Amino acid sequence: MIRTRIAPSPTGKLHIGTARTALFNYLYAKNQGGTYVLRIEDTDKNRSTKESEHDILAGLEWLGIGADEGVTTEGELGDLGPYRQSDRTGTYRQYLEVLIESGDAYWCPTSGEELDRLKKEADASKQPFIYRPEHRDGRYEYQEGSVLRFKVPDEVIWFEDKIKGKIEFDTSLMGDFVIAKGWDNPLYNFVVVIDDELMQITHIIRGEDHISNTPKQILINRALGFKRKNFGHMPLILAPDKSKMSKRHGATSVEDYRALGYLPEAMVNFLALLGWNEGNDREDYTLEELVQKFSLKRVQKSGAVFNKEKLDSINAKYIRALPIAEKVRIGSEFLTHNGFDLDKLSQSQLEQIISIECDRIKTFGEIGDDVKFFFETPEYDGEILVWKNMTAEEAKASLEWVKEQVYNIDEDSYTEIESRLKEIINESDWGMGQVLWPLRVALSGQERSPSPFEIMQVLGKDETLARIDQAIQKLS
RNA sequence: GGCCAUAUCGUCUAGUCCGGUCCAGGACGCCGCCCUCUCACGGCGGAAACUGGGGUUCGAAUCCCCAUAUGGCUACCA
Repeated sequence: MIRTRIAPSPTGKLHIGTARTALFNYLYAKNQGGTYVLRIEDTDKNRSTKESEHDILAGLEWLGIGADEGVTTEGELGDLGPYRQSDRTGTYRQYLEVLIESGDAYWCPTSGEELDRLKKEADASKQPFIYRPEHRDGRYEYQEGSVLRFKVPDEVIWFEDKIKGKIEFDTSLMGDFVIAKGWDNPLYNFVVVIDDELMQITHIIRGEDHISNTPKQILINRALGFKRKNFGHMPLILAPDKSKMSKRHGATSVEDYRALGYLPEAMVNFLALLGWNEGNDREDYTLEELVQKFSLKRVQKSGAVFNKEKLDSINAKYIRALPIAEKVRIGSEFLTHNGFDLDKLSQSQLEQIISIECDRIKTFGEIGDDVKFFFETPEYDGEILVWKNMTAEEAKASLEWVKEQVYNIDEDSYTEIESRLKEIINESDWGMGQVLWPLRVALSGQERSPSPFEIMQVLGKDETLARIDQAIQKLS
């Protein structure tokens, strides 16, 4: 039975990179018929917050990759908990004792200041700093301020990474690292090993920034007599300048993208393609399809730049493919958020506006000023009513003519306004552009907008006529 | 500095394991054309890459070596 895990630290919002790591863990577990566990790594009490934890869980669930087991917004699931490290402090101590007993770990009283001094000394003489004190034989008992160090043996340690292939480390280049600050404050590299064992994790899929932690964890894992784990290290997501993604590069959290009007399905599709592909040209996948096709073998070995244009394009496709009810639901949310009073509209008007807009936007957040004219009479400069090399008089004449035509179309056939009006224009001496440009501007107040027919449909006959009148005034 | 990893269009990538079908394919972006009252959509077309140098071979994007570049790690954070 395959078991994977995502183990975020609640020290900030759900980062886009964490979301992708979670996704790959989810996909691998599901593809193998396994279980996907979520553990909260909050051993760093100073930086961990409940708000962050909630944001992370909610973000993951929004993406559709909430945990099978472990911490969820609904509480904890599963029998191998607790799944928050802050609730597990009791279980760690006994393993600390095991390591001290076996001589694999020892108390080190060396002060932080002393360590800093040694480090600077090594730096100055351009020597790598490898701390292995005389007292690594375990001559000291615990005392206030002591840290527990792991006694690193000299050997070449290697593992077969599921993504990167064989990776070797010479542990003689490694110092005796700290696994706990006193009895009650075990550190990351230690607790992770305990938790992964106790939660029966079989595959550890994480960012490649953890590669150098792996030999430490393998050492501890072995000293404790635990089962060997499988590792897979994913390439990082990079900013456009190829550096690590950070706040200064703009939106970096899933929450940011949700607020901007991206769809979870689009995010998942995009994130999956950032570092993985099936081996062909296919690019559109639902979560379920990704589960079917996913394989660690096809995960890329090098970092991937986060390409916002590509995300936008994928998101636009997903928006257009949404059923109308969904478009209305999400569109309404953003419209309201952007300050529009939806009570002014009938359900049918709302549906029309949103479905018109959904063909034109890349993110829901874009529904804003562009739709203002649907809600209120537009303000605009009369000059833009005049098309190409028409004169103002011609534009005015055109508007007067079209006003009459619209007036004569009765309410019952108003829904066929497009075909009716085109027919009438064709039979007249007017050209399409000569009629439709001034008309469209009269209705929208904009040089760029949806077609006049769509707008007329939404506005209704009376408002259409009123706006044409207003335009005629501007040209008088 | 040390250790580890990576290297195909601007970006995401196919092709690399099992060398010839690759004067390198797709997507995003960009440019042009078509559709068209405008914008957007859609359709068609275009420019655009094997990091460099050696080697192996009849033949290398693919195998080997070196160089270079880039990224990660180098905590009493995770």
